[in-house]
Amino acid sequence: MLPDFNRLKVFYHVYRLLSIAGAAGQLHLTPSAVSQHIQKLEDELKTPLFTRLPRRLVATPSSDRLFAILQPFVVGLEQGLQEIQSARSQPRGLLRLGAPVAFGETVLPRYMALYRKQHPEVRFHLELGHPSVLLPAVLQGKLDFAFADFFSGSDLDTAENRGLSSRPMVEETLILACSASYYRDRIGEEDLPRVFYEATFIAYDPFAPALRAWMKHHFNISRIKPDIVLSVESVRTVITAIENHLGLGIVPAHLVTPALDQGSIIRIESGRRPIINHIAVVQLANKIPTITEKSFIGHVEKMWRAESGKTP
Amino acid sequence: MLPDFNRLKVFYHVYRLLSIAGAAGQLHLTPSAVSQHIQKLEDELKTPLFTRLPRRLVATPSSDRLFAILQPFVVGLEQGLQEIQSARSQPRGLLRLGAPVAFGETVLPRYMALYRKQHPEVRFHLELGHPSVLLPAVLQGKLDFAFADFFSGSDLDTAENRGLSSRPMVEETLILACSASYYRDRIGEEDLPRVFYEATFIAYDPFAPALRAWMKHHFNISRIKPDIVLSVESVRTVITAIENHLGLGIVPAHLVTPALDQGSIIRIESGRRPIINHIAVVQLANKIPTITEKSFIGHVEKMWRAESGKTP
DNA sequence: GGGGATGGATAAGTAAAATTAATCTATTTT
DNA sequence: AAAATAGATTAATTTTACTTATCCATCCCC
Repeated sequence: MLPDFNRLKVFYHVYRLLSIAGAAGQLHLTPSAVSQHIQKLEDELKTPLFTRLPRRLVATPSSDRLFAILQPFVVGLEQGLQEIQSARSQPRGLLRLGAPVAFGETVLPRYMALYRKQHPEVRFHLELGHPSVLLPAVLQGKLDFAFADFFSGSDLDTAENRGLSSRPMVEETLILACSASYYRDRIGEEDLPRVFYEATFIAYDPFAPALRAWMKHHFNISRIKPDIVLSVESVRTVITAIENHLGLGIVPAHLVTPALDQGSIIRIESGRRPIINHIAVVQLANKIPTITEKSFIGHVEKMWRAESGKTP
Repeated sequence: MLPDFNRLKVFYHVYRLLSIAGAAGQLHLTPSAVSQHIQKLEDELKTPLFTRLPRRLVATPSSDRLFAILQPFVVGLEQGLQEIQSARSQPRGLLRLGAPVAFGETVLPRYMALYRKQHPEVRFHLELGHPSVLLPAVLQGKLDFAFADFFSGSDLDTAENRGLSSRPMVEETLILACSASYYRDRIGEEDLPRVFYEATFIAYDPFAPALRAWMKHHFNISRIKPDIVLSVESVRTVITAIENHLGLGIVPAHLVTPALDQGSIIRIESGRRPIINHIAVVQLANKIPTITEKSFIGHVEKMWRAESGKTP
């Protein structure tokens, strides 16, 4: 069993000064209290720590051994506490965060690089994946927070995810798109809702909930059975598939902006407002965010607004 | 200023278990007390350490950092305390001792080697020198104890050496000796006290207190002015000088036993009992000796008795 | 040397712990 | 759904630890 730690603290000061009165001063205690502490520590360890000479203490071998253990700890502790303190006023340290694969692979590294120019003492650990794996990680304290989209049916209000809170952060416009050549060959001037019954699709899930939601929103079609020629849980793969003329797919607009601009990818539109995928920041509900977290989340928000301003 | 160490101890247990109640059990405290400790620690460090979820705690980054400091310390402390404990029941660790040069150069290393066969966990630091340097070292706790001879006028009861206690340990017979060839040329069958007025001497001090004491004891001569051809504070040098026929010198018998046996060095004798040099163990008067000290001192005593039994 | 000063230990009063008991919330059980 | 359980916290009393005061020894200085 571990001894009383405060007695070790008292011992540390007494050993350094070889003086009860001196240690008492440093500890803001009375010599009496310090004397009692040392006596009880000697009792507990059943070994004398100091030989009492007139007006002087001499350390014993046990004492030397004990101090050798305490010395590096105290040094490390003072340092560590200072770092913890400084992390309250300025961002620093390791930030552990999670993000959807596409978001984490593309925009986040760029934001991180920019952020580190202002705060070089911040390091990142980024975990890519689904909310279904990221949220439990947040819940267990393995991640400080996670970006997550709740589009594809993930829900915060399940039993397992109790205790989490989310805040909308960035909004990505979801568009239905295909390659220019696919558009020319299969869509063209055809009647818009009709063509979907003949077209091929790339989806994220065999049941294609995102695609169905898009159809319902834009054309109020709910009972369509889209011809899904590829389903894959990867935005990048869907984009590549679109580029290779496999068919129509739902993608975040900001990931294909250049291709849209140069016309190699075509966006299918209806008159209605586009579907927005909200990416939210998820963290523990009761958690007091650190300055590092607040600062980086703010940075991401600002960056995103600046960039989506350029590509509306 | 360092924080309350007991709160750190409490934190250590809470972090490991992520449970107030669990930590309370390990610490033999109530959950209430543990909860109060953590709250006050968070207050003192001005940083939250745990995020409270229903029936569960989640560590914060500050918490991780703090634990990373505590973890190696606690491991080292448990180990160290066990070693300190085991040093109470069996000899172990570093023994720092002092000894007169001759004694430390010749017999002590042999005794140490033998001792370590029984107690391989004991290591030694040996400081050679005069009581005038060894005793202050003992007084300052730099040596656990010292062997010292009080023959040459060193005294325990001076102001500086207050606080020390000595215990007679080994006795060495001091003899007056010269080389066989010197004996043949300069002593021979001459009248014993008379010859000293003509002879040459090797001494440890220009005033030769040892030599004078020997004369007084054996022949009751007190006002002789011996012809000192070499004075040197080194027993080995005196022996070498004797071997090289420089004259007569006082040496411990046990250091020249082989030479005496084979007749290359001759011992001058009177009818009286030989002068005995008491080598004493000096340590702090109030000090409780460790088992290692007691054990090694006992070993030296035993060895010495065994060896001096062979050479009476 | 004697009187003051210094440093540590001890004995009896006060402040700060820990405990007990009660409260609150969420979860599991029936 | 109500009851029971588990875990953390809050409010009260008890126990522990700290302080003040006193004592004892040594050291220092005139």
